Amino acid sequence: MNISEAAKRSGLSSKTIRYYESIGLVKVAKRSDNGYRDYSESDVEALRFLQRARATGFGIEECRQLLGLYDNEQRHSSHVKSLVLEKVEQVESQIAELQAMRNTLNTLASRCAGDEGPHCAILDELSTLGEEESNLEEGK
Amino acid sequence: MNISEAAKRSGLSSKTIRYYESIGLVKVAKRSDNGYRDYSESDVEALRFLQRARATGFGIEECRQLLGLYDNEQRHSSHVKSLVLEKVEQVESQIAELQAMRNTLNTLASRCAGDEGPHCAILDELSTLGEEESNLEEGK
DNA sequence: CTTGACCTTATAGTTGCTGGAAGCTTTAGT
DNA sequence: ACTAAAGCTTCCAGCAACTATAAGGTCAAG
Repeated sequence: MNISEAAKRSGLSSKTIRYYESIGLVKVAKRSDNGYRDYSESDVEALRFLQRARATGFGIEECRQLLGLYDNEQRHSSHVKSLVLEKVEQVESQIAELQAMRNTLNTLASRCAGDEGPHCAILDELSTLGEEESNLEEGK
Repeated sequence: MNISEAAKRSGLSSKTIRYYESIGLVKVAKRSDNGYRDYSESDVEALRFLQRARATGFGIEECRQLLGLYDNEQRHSSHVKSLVLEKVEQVESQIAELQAMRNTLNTLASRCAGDEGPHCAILDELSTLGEEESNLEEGK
């Protein structure tokens, strides 16, 4: 099958598939007589695997590791599990960071009148934030 | 003051300050006789403002808008507030995405024995995930 | 036989910096 | 006075993970 079919079935774009090939994440596709890439079912399976793994939050290099384990009959499932648990930690710290941002933003917004006038607590606080021991967090 | 002093006071790195100048986010710094950039207190104020805004989750282009409002005496605080509220929405949808990821990862991990054997539910599910109407979310 | 959809490669752009090289000036120590 | 270290300058490359664009070859339908 052509690349666009493989793209549709895997949930990746054609561009992304070519990109993955170029960085050696998937093996080089075989070519038809016309020079077009030609994919088999098992190629699509690998592409799907990658699509899932990326959507689940793994980076490219982590996907490379996962694919290596996927292909390795000698693997230990503990190894795979530890990759996943490590990723959970990373994702959780990202969440915490974003939540802190959201809280700061909400506090900023709540202090701003949001009217026609030029005075704006948001701008005031963005320029001084942190100077007087962050009254933002404590809601003073 | 020299760039490294401005960096220390603003919380940005010297590289970042030069970068902001190069993209026109801050005005071109005036130079001392030796060719070194020379910053005033008010330059540092703008840099601090940027540092805060970036840390609070605004992108470069959004910072440009905020700085424009900061410098504009004719602004309406409602305009600033709507930028902030829009950003809250963006941050919240990022959080939701990451939470979904974390849940998927946790479910994957819980199904994996994590032992010396090669069988691994994580790899199984990454390769088929979504095919049978996602048993992952429902914990079947 | 032409139109349009597909395929190919190669290159550049995205975001927000960071790192390094090469070459100034300034500063501190001997 | 000399030297070494630190700080400044510019410019170019690179990171992630693609996406976009250009310029061209191929294929199926009407």
